[in-house]
Amino acid sequence: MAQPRPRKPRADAQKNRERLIEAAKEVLGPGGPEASMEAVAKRAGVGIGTLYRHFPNRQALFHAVFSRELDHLVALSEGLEGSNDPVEAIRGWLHGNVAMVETKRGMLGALSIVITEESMQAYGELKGRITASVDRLLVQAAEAGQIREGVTAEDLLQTMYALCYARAPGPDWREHVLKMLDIFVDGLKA
Amino acid sequence: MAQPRPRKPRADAQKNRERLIEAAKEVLGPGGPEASMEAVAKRAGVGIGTLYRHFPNRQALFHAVFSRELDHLVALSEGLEGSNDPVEAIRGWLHGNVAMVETKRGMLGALSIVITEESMQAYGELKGRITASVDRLLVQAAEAGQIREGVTAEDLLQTMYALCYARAPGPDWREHVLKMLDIFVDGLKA
DNA sequence: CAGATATACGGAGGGTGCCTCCGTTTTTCA
DNA sequence: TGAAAAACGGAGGCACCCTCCGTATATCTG
Repeated sequence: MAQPRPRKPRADAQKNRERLIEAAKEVLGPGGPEASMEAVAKRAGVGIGTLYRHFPNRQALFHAVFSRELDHLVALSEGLEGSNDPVEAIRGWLHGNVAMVETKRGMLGALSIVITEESMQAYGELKGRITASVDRLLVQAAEAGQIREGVTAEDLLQTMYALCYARAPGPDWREHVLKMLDIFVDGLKA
Repeated sequence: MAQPRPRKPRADAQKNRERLIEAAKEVLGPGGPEASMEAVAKRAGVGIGTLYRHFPNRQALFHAVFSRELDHLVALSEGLEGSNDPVEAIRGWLHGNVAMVETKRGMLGALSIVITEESMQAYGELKGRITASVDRLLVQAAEAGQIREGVTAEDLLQTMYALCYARAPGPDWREHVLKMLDIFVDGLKA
């Protein structure tokens, strides 16, 4: 029971952790999720061992990076709640999401892992955060009788990331993804 | 100009090529596209060098395997041409496609490569084969005024594989994919 | 401030996978 | 039957993932 009063966490460790997340963003952004862990470590100016102490595997690193990006998406979704055109709110959120993905292409892989992998435990908390708000958007639209019942936030997220993921990056990437997404949203309508 | 009359291709080579494709199907099926080339070679009972002489890289092997599967899909599509409910024909083709993907989950990766990668040259011929027939389905539906204009076979393929790819395999995989696909098809309607 | 100790660092190295290269073996043909 | 062409197999180079542990550094205590 006697806690020997733990030490203050070391400053260098914290700084390195920060640097690693920053480096991961930069390397995973343009590159893609197949970028090597070594590249991230080098960019952060630390050894590979340090990377793996902070993040025991690739996914843990993605998790940390993604967790930060998520706040923007949650904010966007919350800002759209209570809109008087709920279907357009959903469309708006999806579009905003695509825009964000576009600037962080490398995140894409991380995102699709969030949704796809069986590691739902690890990502459960992240998913919960984003799902809660989007679900409210869906409920609003459904209660207004504007979209069909039985579509979940998870459905929406999965489909969106799937569409982002399907197309290779290119000049018309955004345009194309939005087009497919709009068709999907139209299909959602009651 | 004097062709020295080329030799007959060696029998063992041809047999090994066949074995490799068969092995690839078996290994890539249950496993997934991340299965190792070594595993394929071992299963085929040949050395890794032999594999790479026949198929210079992973993609070439996928190409060969996929090429065979494709015939079924083309046949399915052609069978649906001229249906008097063109939208349902499209939906039917998509459903049939999903059913096939389900039994060859490992192919999935290969399929998504076909659609996604920049290697459109390498896959151009394959894509052309499948695209031609599906495009006719789309044109029929569009001319009947039942679906919106400007949707291509490639759009459809991309979306379908994206949706298949988005969801991790599991008991409700098929059900879920079909649900999303149906929403999409509904959105397609004029 | 100096030692003691917990904490963190770095990178060598074990394991695996992709693919290449080339000495050896097999098949075809004359 | 014996070249010569064609194909085989797997060692090995390279890159990546991640682990392990000797070394270095920050924090705490007297």
